[in-house]
Amino acid sequence: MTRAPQKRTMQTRAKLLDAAADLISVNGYTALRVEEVVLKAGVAKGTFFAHFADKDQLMNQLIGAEMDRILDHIVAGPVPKDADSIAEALLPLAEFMTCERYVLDIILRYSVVPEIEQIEPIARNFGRQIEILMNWCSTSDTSFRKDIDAGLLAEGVHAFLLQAMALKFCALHCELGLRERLRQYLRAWLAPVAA
Amino acid sequence: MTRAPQKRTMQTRAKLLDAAADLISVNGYTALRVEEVVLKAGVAKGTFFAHFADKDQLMNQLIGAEMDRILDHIVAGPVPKDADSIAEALLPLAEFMTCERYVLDIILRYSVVPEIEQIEPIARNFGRQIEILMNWCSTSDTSFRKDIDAGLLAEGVHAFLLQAMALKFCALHCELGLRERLRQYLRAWLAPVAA
DNA sequence: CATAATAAATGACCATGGTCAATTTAGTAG
DNA sequence: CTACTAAATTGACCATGGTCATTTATTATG
Repeated sequence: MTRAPQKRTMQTRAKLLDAAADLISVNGYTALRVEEVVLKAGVAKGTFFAHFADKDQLMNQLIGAEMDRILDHIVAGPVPKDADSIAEALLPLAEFMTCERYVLDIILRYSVVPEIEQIEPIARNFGRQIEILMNWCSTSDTSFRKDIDAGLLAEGVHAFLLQAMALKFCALHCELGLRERLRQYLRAWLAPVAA
Repeated sequence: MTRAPQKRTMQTRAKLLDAAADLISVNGYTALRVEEVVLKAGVAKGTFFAHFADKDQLMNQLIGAEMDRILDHIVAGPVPKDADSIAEALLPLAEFMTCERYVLDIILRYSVVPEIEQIEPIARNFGRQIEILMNWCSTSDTSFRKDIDAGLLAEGVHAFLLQAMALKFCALHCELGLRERLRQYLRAWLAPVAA
């Protein structure tokens, strides 16, 4: 017979998340150590792994939550009507996702869902991103290409977003900044002049 | 005064690379342990790290070398003239890069060059990929769009290649296989019907 | 050839993520 | 209230990547 989870569980989990968030706000994501987290939270190491499968899952929660906050802010704003506006709207999200190389690595690793059952925060956020992009791409008063459907259009925007972010860490071809590169990509993808 | 490297150096390095390649051919990349490699190569653990900054650098060498072999084979073939042919030509490379989740993670992490000085194998291979794609995109007898230059066209193909590969590990939206997805992307990118 | 100088190799040791049998705590039934 | 059961917690221990002072091999020089 299974029993309902105790409220102690959520408290401990919250203590761990809070401790981790505090430490990250000081030293960043890359420098976080599980040891520090449990010390600050006042629990044993084993407890950490009773709440999170591994360190990456904690990161998944924290990074995913931050991405959700940023995305909430983005959808609260006006719907962008052209390529440059979409680039501009996505910029805060892109900036966060590339705030540390380690953060982008985690995001890339957990943006896909290996198992149908449980969708983790980052993967869920990616799903939201695609949906929002689809909405933007399918509003009628845009001048976007009509030869492909909104789903494909959205996937393309996303592919270029990732490409632009990856190149932010590249010492080669770094003449362009993230914003300008993303604009260039999205113009070419969303409103081609055609052959 | 600096002295020329001894030939012993290259021998030891070769022993390590051979041992690693052997082990990988049996158990795959993910399962490789540094301990196993030095045991099989008959050297001490410290020696490994005198030759490779870390385990990832060994992977960078081995995976990069394999990618180079595949790319050599691709360029030895005929130049693809349309989107579907490009997708088809890239497929062997994409298959290898996604042979294990771990392999794709390593490739994504080391495909960008953080420091100008030393370009590692995977990053160099990515550079080659872009150049080859540029050549394909700028051959005159294709029906590709002419509104953007070959460099941007190549970067886009690459962005879509990465997107298609990432989705290979995704349990969601997995109706399409890698080949079909890549075709769809490249058709839309290289030959848009325009608004 | 002897000796000094530098390169290469060694392995005990460390850092950090992760495991699990044993223990404590909270909820439940009588 | 007591005994019982499942959930939650603990911390010693393990796995694996990585470090570095010390030792050994190689090469240059008088």
